[in-house]
Amino acid sequence: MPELPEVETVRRSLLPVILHKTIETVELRYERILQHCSPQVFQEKLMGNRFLDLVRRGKYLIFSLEDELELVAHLRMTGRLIFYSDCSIPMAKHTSVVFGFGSEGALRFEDVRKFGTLDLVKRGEYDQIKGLKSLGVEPLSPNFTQASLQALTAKSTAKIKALLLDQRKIAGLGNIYADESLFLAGLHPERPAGSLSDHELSRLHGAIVQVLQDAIGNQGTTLRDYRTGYGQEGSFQNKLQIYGKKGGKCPRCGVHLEHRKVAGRTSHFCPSCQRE
DNA sequence: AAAACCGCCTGTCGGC
DNA sequence: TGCCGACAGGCGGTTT
Repeated sequence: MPELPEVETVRRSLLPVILHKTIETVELRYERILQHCSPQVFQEKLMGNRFLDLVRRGKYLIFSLEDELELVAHLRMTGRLIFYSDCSIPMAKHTSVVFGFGSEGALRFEDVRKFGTLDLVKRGEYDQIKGLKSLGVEPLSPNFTQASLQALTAKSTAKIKALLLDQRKIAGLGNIYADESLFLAGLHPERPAGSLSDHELSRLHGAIVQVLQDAIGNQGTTLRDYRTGYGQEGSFQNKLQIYGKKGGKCPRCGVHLEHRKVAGRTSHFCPSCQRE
């Protein structure tokens, strides 16, 4: 579910309400959410600990704790991290973990499909978290430029959609924002990455930045499961141009949209505005 | 290097 | 109405 804009929205919404709060209780309701840590160690090290900061890398959320520990979360498809100021609110059916702050509320990890993950590591020690360790450039950082995109695509024979989804290249794009970026840039998802001209790379770079910023400004895209850290829906689903518009018409030229599997994912595009 | 599978889970939707 | 397969914001591992 959540891609960069959703994860960033969760980060911004959670940070002010969890900062400096002390974890008094850890209720582990789905043990397999832990990747490289035993339930015993997880509970022992977190109880009595405090949240000192919350940062994002790609689609990962990293909570800084005391004792130089970090809690690394990934929401995968249907994970939610929601702060409840009122602990008497009934538990959602698929609640994996509850971090209780006594009378100060609780942070709950809810996840219908249970693909979401948690890791507890020493600060910066990500050797076991391969996806985090090998993340590519942050697309909203100054490091992401037309030149850096050129360096990633040059000599690549991969389809551009597959490259955009590769977290080792660019961190944070998923199926929605890859399709939206390619539409905005007027590029077919199956174009070989290395075939893009300077002008096309410029358009793609601008499109990625614009789409991600616009989506963050709208608190992300709620198709079904995604919620902010306050449990609210985003609104960017109302601004999607192409994703999920099967059977619809191109908002730019009016022709019927097409969709096909690219890199194993359903991809939406306009056959007129995005030529092969 | 790249692409195609499978598995992990649960819920929803469309077709028959 | 009911059943059954396809599919869904992701990603790691294995095979081709």
